[in-house]
Amino acid sequence: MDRREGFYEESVRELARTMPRFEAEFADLSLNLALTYDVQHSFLWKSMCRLGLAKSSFNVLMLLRHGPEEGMQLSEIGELLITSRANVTGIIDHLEEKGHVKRVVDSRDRRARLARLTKSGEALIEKAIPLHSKQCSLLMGHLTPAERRTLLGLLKKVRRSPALMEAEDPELAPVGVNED
Amino acid sequence: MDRREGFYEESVRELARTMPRFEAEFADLSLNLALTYDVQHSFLWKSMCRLGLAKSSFNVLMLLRHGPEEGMQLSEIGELLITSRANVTGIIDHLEEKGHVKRVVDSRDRRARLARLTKSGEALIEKAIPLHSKQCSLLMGHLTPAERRTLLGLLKKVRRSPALMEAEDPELAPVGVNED
DNA sequence: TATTGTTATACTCTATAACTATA
DNA sequence: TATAGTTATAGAGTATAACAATA
Repeated sequence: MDRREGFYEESVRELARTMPRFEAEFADLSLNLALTYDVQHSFLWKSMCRLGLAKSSFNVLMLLRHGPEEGMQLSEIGELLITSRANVTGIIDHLEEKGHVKRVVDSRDRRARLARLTKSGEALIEKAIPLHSKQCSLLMGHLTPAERRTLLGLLKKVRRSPALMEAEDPELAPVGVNED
Repeated sequence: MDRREGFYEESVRELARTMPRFEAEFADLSLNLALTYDVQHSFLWKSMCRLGLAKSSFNVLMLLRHGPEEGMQLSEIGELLITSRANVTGIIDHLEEKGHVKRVVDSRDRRARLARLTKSGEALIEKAIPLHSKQCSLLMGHLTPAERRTLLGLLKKVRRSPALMEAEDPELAPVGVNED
């Protein structure tokens, strides 16, 4: 199916044989996480493109759908998408051009703008969600319920890695780069 | 830790309550795969940037290190990275400017060029691999050996989804987009 | 005619610095 | 002064079409 699979895994095995400090098991796991994400990503977003929705546009519409009626501040959207205010401006520009959101001044803080769904945006996201949901089911449906629960739990556990906790502590230097 | 986590999961739960056709369990699993990948991606590549290596550059150097002594055709590199020949040209340009690879004409097919590691490229990838390996261990080291085996197996199983097999068959239309 | 690589182009995503208007 | 948003810019990643050299 995917030529990468065999080539990469052989490469990892070769490294394990020839490089004493190389810990193959962890690299293999990390590689497989990336490959699996990549495969899911291509599969899920191909269909969204047909609705004219890029990933970030979909994500913003999802945020606004779930968020308060009056809209959400652009800075808050940035926090939830983990991207800068500067980039949120561009994403919202794009959605506004297409008529899916509008900017309104926040009455409680006149520095801020609220991004709010328009009727068109609401209609689009209501159409996109079932499609996205169906694609997720297609992709994961061959796992047993027990396997799905296990996978979910393990993915969450990876995110609770102590290494990530330390990295987020601003007092500490980024992990693993103090050896160059 | 990550504000997205709570917001997104609440959003998925709300969808499950209000949208009859929405299958929350699959969407949640898919969301968690994406979040976990994103977290790993940031963690792993931040340190590679310190070596002046972007992801695709690292990947190409890894391919060339494992590939045949004389180098690899650019089209083959494209296949293994799942990107177009046009984009491989740019990646190799970049690595060649930095002196890490060189292009040589393929003696067996004069249309083709082989990308080959230079001494500088070899030295760089030998330095990058232990760093990458160490970061992977840091990220995944808190999983038990059994958990790591289970996660690896489940990630592979996701990639063997019947939906992906069908999607790769050129005879069939892309899955799930025939309902608009 | 088909394939390898290149050029050109465009859109997405990410990242940073400088600027404005409000607070 | 600090924050919200904007503008400008730059690089990475992805995608497509047109073209030259070679098979």
